[in-house]
Amino acid sequence: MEVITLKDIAKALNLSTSTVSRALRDSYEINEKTKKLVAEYAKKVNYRPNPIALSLKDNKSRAIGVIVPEIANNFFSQAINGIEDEAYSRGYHVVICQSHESLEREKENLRHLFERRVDGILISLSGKTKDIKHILEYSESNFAVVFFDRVPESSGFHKVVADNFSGAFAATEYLIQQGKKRIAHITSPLTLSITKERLEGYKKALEKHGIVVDNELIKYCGFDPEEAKATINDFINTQKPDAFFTCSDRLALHCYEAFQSRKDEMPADTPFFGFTNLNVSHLFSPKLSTVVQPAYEMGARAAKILLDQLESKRKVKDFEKIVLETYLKIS
Amino acid sequence: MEVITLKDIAKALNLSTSTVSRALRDSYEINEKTKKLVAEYAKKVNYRPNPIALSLKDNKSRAIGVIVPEIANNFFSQAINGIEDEAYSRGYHVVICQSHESLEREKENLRHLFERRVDGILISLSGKTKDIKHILEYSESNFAVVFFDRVPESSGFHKVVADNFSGAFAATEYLIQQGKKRIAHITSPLTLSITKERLEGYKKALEKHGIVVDNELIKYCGFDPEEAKATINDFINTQKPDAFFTCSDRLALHCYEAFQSRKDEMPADTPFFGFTNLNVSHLFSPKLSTVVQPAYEMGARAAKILLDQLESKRKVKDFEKIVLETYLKIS
DNA sequence: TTGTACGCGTTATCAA
DNA sequence: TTGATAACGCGTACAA
Repeated sequence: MEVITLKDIAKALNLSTSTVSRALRDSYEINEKTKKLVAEYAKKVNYRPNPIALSLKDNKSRAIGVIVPEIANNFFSQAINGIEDEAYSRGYHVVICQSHESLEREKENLRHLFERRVDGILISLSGKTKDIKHILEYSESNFAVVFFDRVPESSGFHKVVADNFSGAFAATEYLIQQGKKRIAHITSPLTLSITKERLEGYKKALEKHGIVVDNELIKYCGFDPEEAKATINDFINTQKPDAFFTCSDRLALHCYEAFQSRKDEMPADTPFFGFTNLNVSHLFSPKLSTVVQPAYEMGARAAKILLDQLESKRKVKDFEKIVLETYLKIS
Repeated sequence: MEVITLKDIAKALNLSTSTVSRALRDSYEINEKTKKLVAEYAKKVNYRPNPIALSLKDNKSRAIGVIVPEIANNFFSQAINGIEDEAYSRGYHVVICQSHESLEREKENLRHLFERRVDGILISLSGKTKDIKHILEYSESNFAVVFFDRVPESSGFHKVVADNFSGAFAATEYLIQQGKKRIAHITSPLTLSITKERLEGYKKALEKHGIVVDNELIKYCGFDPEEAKATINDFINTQKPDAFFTCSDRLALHCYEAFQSRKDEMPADTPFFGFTNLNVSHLFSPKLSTVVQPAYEMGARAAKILLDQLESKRKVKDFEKIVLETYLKIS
């Protein structure tokens, strides 16, 4: 596979590179015959412009960066599918980085992508990220940033999220309708947007049905498996809830495992709910029901917003917040 | 976050860009005092060379491409983790593409990555790929390619694979030791290297234990859920095997679901084995045991080989084939 | 020890 | 209608 440049074509056809360049871009100032000649020859030798040269010239890379906590996770890999479909169909590359829930890694990723001159980034914040100073540094100098899933509170950004409130509300209400009254709520660190919204949904559902919120039934938990296990064990030992609602994708499995290993100490029909895109939850025993997020669509929408912004002439002034519906998957 | 170029530094310090360039690269021909001056100023303004300019100059991008059938799959996402860790630690970017088991998409991905001037690629072939003509086009013109997992038969390439033979052998032998004699073998298309190797392991285990291979118990199956379902149903309706061994990661779940939905028609202890890196298999009911591949290590090793090759002066003549051990995860 | 000039591949500007 | 030249940012051969 030979690499052909404009110069090669020019030499072969006895033209100047600028003529060839213009002919290929169908410029009005070029003779039709010349255009045809150039087009045919270019096709024959399979000419493709060197994207790196274009990047240098335009100071654009036609690549976007994605920063997520983890790839090996259904929610994020589905979201990435959405991002890639949108990006590739519009001629953009996607460079994926993982923060592994670490603020340091998130900073490194940002710097890395910025230096590589990606045109903009899509990011879902790490569990350790408490503010977005490190992101503002970049976004302020005209570097496009779109948040999805785990977004900051600050305004002044495009955001794409699931309707976490409604999802948590629906799951909680479902459990209440099953006759449950002491529903444990295990959730991610309060720094995350999703944590607050889901907790709110849980509380509002209880209130609607006249159940007093018991703060002993709400526990925040990091992403460490041991911590998840300890949390569940503690619940089973002391509060003895009649249902579990794990409000974090990353947490759900560890909690579920701890729950499963002690299921004999609980009534057989104790329901367990997660907030996860795990696509095999219906194969579990005991059953695992989940709130499912439209991960693919979230990714695709976020990418679309970013690319629209990159390709629009004027600087965006009004920022969108897209909220997509979740649905319950009852097992 | 300002973008600083050599020229900016040169102007600020009243030097030429070449002096600045050499000072930063610690050239012997530059005065120590100048070096220090430049280094300090560069650090202060946070100078970083523009990788795109370097790419254009060196005709290298310090990026590698990865083509896999699907990201949203534990095996591949774990392999990608290995690839990324190796690549990032050596200052390379990773661009990920999915073939979605389509030859056409695989070709597009190749062209895309090649045009983007990635320095080389890591690829696990799609299920539809029957030969590697489309890859030879590139590899012949000095474009580095390393295969992993699903590799071609052709010699002349670096390859990193799991010991598929031994994995399948061990799983089959385990089932035999459980007293099973009619073990169904459901596997991927014969075009894939992994298919043949795993089938061979299965057969050899049967032979070792004096069980005649019954070809009626071996079925090839595409990656379509319906096809998987039909295959399992057919087995249950006619051959009534006393154990199932699904030899494909992509297939295992669909087969398992079909199996589960008809488990009441089978003896309660009918074992089901997969060849998958699904990390929640132990939570399933009925039980799902698996042959697990060292996915992370496969990715990391493949990336290491590719990068070593890219950074080595001489052209590689003897190609390595790395074979990594699998292990059984009995549930 | 430092500076000037060039080239990587492309496009835009200016000249012919 | 076409061509020559400069510029994007960098490193290096050559000149001073």
